[in-house]
Amino acid sequence: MAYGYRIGTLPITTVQRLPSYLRVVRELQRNGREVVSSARLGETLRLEAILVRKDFGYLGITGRPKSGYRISELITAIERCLNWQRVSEAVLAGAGHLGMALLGYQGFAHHGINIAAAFDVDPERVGVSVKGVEIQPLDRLEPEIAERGIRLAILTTSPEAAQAVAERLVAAGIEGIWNFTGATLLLPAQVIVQDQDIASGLAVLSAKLNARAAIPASLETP
Amino acid sequence: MAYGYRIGTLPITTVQRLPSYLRVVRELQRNGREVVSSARLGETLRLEAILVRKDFGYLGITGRPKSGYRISELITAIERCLNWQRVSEAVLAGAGHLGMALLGYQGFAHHGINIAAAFDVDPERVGVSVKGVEIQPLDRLEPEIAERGIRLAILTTSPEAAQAVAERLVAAGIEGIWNFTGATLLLPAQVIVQDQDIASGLAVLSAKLNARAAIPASLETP
DNA sequence: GACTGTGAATCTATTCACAGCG
DNA sequence: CGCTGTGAATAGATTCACAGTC
Repeated sequence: MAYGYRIGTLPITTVQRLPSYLRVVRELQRNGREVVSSARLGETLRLEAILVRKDFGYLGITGRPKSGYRISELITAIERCLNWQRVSEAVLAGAGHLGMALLGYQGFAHHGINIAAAFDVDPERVGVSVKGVEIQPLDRLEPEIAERGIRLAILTTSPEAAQAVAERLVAAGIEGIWNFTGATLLLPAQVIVQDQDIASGLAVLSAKLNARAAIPASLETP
Repeated sequence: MAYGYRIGTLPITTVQRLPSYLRVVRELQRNGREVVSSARLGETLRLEAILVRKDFGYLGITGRPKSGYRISELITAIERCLNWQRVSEAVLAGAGHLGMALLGYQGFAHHGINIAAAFDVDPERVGVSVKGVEIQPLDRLEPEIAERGIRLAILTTSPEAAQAVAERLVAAGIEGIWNFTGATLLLPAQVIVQDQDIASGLAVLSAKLNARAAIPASLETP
């Protein structure tokens, strides 16, 4: 139940790899390539070729023996699966350091989203513009979401404020929350919450460094 | 081989959950609690209680029937596993939006690291100070790492610059790289690279929203 | 010959069932 | 009882072996 089921027919792990595939094949397309083999993709992304083929199989993409997979077909299928063909609008709640960084990030258009409005409680931040988006007071959250019909929110408040702001987002009609706060949100089941916890990545790195320091090099991977 | 093995005896998934456990039990400790049950922890973190017990079992922590796990023991064991008891120093390479956000983040001390020096190629950024850390030109990277004996680097350059900067970090003595660039780094096997790819989180969220929109609500989870 | 694609095998993670203990 | 902890069962992801196709 708590376990990460599938998304439609796709394993979650496959979906997680889609952006990497997309980045590489877009790059190949810019360089004029039209086909690519699973072996080549695996080499650039440090993945087993068979894993790449399985992933594409789940997507329903079929390649051709001898040549490989058609790049344009890959791009279309991945973008459709992620709904990244058209850019959808999102709101950003919490314009601290991280919120500002995400606002300033150029690449979201390639990832299917555009931050249409941003909000913060701090009066000092309200009125500041980043990339043409002006930070608004939190009272404007509900009307902006309603008027623009926005479904997706990026939550970058403090962990303390996260739950209360998330509830307002949901009440205003938001269906999906990309949660950077580290807080565990308690929301109705139909709201999709994706936790983006950078601490877990750091934990893995720390534990690996720690484990390696503790083991003499001669005993590694026996 | 490409599969995410274990770190020492711990499953990677267990290590990924450690920061969440740590955050909650520290909070409980501040509130004066001394013991906590797996059921209670699972409820606050939305995890099955049995999963919490399994994780603590891997850590070698043993609880007591009726009362639960001793909070001070949990904190000690988790911090030791991650080597977060003492704060280690790190360098940050690339002071764009994201780099600046990480520099400004208050909470790293609770995660065992302190950004001791930061670097960027852009002369406009050099000289700027954030939280007492002055951004230095890239030439200073090697001497700073050597003088301070730093082992850990946070890589927040552009994807294009990532490989070249990573090679310089490794040549200067860095043993672990926390890679935020999205680029796939090709480095000697003994260097530990942890990819922090936010696009994969967004992909999962996008695919879930997309899948739900495609399926009539009445057919969900049959 | 150079690739894809499928069904079985392996390996990992999670969950279940229930014994054990205060 | 109320909670931990273990060994077995299930579910999931990756890899293997090899047949199939251009």
